[in-house]
Amino acid sequence: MRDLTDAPKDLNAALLDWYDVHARKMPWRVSPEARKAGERPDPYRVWMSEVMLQQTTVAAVRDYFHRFTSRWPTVRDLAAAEDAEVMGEWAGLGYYARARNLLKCARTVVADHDGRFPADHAALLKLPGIGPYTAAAIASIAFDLRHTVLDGNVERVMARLHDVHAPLPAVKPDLMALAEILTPTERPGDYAQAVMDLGATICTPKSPACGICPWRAPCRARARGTAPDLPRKTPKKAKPTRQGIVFIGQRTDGAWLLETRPETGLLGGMLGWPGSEWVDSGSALSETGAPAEAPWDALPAEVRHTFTHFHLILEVRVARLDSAVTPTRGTFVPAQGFRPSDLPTVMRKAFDLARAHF
DNA sequence: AAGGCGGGGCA
DNA sequence: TGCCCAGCCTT
Repeated sequence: MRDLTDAPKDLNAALLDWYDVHARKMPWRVSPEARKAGERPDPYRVWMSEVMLQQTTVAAVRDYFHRFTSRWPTVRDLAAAEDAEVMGEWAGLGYYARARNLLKCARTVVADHDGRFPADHAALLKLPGIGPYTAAAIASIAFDLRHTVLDGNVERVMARLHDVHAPLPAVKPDLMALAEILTPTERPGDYAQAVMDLGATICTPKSPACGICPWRAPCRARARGTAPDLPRKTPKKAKPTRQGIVFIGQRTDGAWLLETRPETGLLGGMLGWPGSEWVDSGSALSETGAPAEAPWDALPAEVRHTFTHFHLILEVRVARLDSAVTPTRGTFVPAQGFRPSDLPTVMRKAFDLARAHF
């Protein structure tokens, strides 16, 4: 019985042929002509894009990538940035530990690696915010080393190609083994991007375009009609709902009363409005958390927002603060120094609700 | 091994 | 409204 894994050369040749024609144009890639001339992409830009792309779509990343690389063109520029500048520029992209680790990583590369990303998978893996996927992506894409990327796209492609029905995440090591078999010695960087492009544009989660897939002939899920149902996943549990109160105060001189959240935990290191604890719906709403003595006015509407693992309903209270007031928490940010875009999305929603009041 | 950690797009 | 999805880190 001839197995798929006996013919990896035919498979990745077909994929690379497809990629040479259909590669997605992305800001962190070099043009096909430059690539044929032997030019490699800038490891700094590859790293930046891959960190932004963790759990995030290309469409959401594009503008952020342009802003970051324009403002900080090299890893040395980024390493020299202030924490608050980087966190503010990341605001709205989510998973804020990535931004904290981005800065840590840049500073480590400058301090320990002379400002150059190491062309070595194990060394990359030691850097903050770089896990198995990102290390393999940088090693292959930036340095053309033979490493296998296994992201959600590749998991899906492998599960379908081999018609694997066992559910994720338990089956992940098996999918990794299958992906490794197919990884070529020639052009491993292009191959890595090709598999991921295939997953993003052809082998999509719903209604895959099997008819135009370069792997339609060998694909076992296509033959059995199971492709749209793969990969299977173990069910996730329901999100609880929590509730809380935020206080949006503006001093008579226009300054806003804000606070920087603790480094760790939800929205860690981000700017936000002071407020109560967030408690499970059903338990009593805590009335604590007001950052200053003032006649707080409750807004008639509330903010609804969903995080990774819970829903949140936020009451918003607003007040004009006397210039003599001394806040018990937070600091005043002058009006001209405050950009709503520096806020994470839930805090920006609260501000959007409140700004009509001022 | 399991859980914390955003946000946008879609039906 | 609820469901989907492009990892890493901590415990």
